[in-house]
Amino acid sequence: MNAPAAHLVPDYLAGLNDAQRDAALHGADAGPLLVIAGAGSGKTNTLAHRVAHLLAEGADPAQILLLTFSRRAADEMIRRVQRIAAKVSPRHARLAQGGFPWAGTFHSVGARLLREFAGRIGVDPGFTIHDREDSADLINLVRHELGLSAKTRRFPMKGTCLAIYSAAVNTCGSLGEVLQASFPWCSEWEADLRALFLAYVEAKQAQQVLDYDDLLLYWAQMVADPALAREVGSRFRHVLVDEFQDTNRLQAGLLRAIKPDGRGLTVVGDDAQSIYSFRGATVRNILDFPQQFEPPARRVTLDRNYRSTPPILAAANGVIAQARERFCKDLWSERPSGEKPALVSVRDDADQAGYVVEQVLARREAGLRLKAQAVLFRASHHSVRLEIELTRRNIPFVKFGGLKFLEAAHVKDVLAVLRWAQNPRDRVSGFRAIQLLAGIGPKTAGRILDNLQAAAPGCALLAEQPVPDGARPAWREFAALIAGLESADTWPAPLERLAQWYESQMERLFDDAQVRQADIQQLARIAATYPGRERFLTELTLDPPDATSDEAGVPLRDEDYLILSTIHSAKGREWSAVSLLNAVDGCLPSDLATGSEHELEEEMRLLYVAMTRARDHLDLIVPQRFYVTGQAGSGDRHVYASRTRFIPNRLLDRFASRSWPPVEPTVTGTPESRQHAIDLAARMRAMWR
DNA sequence: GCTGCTAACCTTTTT
DNA sequence: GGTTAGCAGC
Repeated sequence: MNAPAAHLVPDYLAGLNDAQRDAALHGADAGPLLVIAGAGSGKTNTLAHRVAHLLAEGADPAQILLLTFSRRAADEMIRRVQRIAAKVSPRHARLAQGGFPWAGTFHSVGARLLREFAGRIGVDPGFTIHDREDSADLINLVRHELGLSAKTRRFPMKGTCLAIYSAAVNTCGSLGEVLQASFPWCSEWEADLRALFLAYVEAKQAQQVLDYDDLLLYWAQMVADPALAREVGSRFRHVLVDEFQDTNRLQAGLLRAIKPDGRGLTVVGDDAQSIYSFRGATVRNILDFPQQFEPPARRVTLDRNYRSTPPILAAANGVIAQARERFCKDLWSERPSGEKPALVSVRDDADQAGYVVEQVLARREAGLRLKAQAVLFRASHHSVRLEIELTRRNIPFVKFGGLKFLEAAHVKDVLAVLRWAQNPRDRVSGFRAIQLLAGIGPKTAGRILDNLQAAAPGCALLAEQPVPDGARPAWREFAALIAGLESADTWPAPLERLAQWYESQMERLFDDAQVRQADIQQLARIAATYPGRERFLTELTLDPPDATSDEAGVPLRDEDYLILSTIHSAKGREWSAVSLLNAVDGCLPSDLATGSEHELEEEMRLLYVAMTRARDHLDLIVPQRFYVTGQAGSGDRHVYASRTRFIPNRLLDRFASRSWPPVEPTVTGTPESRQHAIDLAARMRAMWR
């Protein structure tokens, strides 16, 4: 490592190690830079120092394009830049304080760019953004119109159709390739799907609607024009991308389009943590990055881990060493040694929940706050048993990942009305909104939308629309509400009026109106934090609040609570103690992802990501059997499980093995003892896996 | 034409 | 256990 002479290193970079400093100091106008940053190696900190250094060298925050995985990550980055900039000079502190207008996810930055360039690329600047469910609904509408739902053989469902479409867009692949690689059981429908997708695209365009993929696709298409590419490229002198291992071909392509020679381009990532290939992300982006440019990109590797104890790292390194292709880097740490990670054998789901609760409480007794502990799992539903147990014992928790606040039917209803008021051509929203009224169903709603489309723009005629007599008074009230929403009013007053109206409908729509009402009020509170309706709708779709507000209520901000999270949502975070649920084959790897070598490798990286979240304590829990619901024919049943195949016997000495509860002698002849016999059989098999 | 009922089917991870 | 399609009744 050629460390720069000490007297040349600015004070504000003094806290970095050599490799980190190397990355931070890489010339502002030099060629492309790839930073391979292992888990816990100070990646965010290094990137933040680099941004602060660019400011010190005279960069303007408005010229810095900072693409991170979530808006939360962007905010965190900016906070750190501001702190570092404060050490540079008061002037730089002020500069950073002004904020970074172009920091965010690919999707949110794309939305902003497209609104700005809309006029020049034939897009209406007032476009609406559809989330995944809205997109699926629109595809369903089109699917019906094309008569694809009434075939003798069953046509793929709306969600599958959208997934296929999205995979084709994000991988830049042909429909045939995508079908063959990921949806072989849908291959017979290729021609129909092609027709469906064309009609879907036309419908989106007619309705001034963009889906998630469009935000990237239009951006990519826009910069495929050389003049526009130069214009966008020159506006961003510096482009920095975090979590580059999780970008897809479309994203890599648009980066190349705006920075063809790679000058000013910095990407940071860890190939060992690539876990989003189901969304089209490809490890190839990061593995092949250096050779994309001439001369090739400079590569800096951060392999010193500041997070985990050596035994945890040794175990994680052992797991990831089984991967086939990667930039080789074994993480190392100088932290004092600690306990080995544990493989905890428990009987079933209920014992798993019991064990976790006991451990969490014991650690809290020992002085570790709940917030410093996390429970991770592969799939959102793996934690239901634990959630029940936590609720029963009155332990507050917040869950990340899985069903989002925005996916709840009642929240979608309110947003549909609001979006329809903003963009009357948005048919999915209108269709949903209109049918909220009693006595109005799909036929009436469809007719009303047709009428409105044929008439002059605006909803002046809304109240006059033909509805069944019984629904007329309610319809008048609704029309007045919509008219009120359109008038320029001070935000968030319109949403409050809408919430009030909706609450009067809820008793009829839901059995559990009480619970849902709290969500609507929550939505109103969230709305109040945005400056206006358009920003609210856009940013809510692109960066939804992560925790679901369940019946227990969201714990207060300053209260202590336990973190429950999917492994995917745990990306980039760390806790002192981590417990991983269901470290068994069938859950990790998920039995839905064992089809190909490629999928299995990703599941292995998921285990690696989960393990490297832990600083001091790590428990992998292995239930001997777990419950499976509703498999065709057999109904609910339990399945005997064995330890995840990613921890083979030769890695066992890197773990401490124990059972819980401590083994007690059992009376022979009870059903209990028969289970023990089968448990043993499962363990015998596991020895040879 | 709307609503409620039954039968069948699917079930991961996220912007 | 949740959602969707199709059918009968109002």
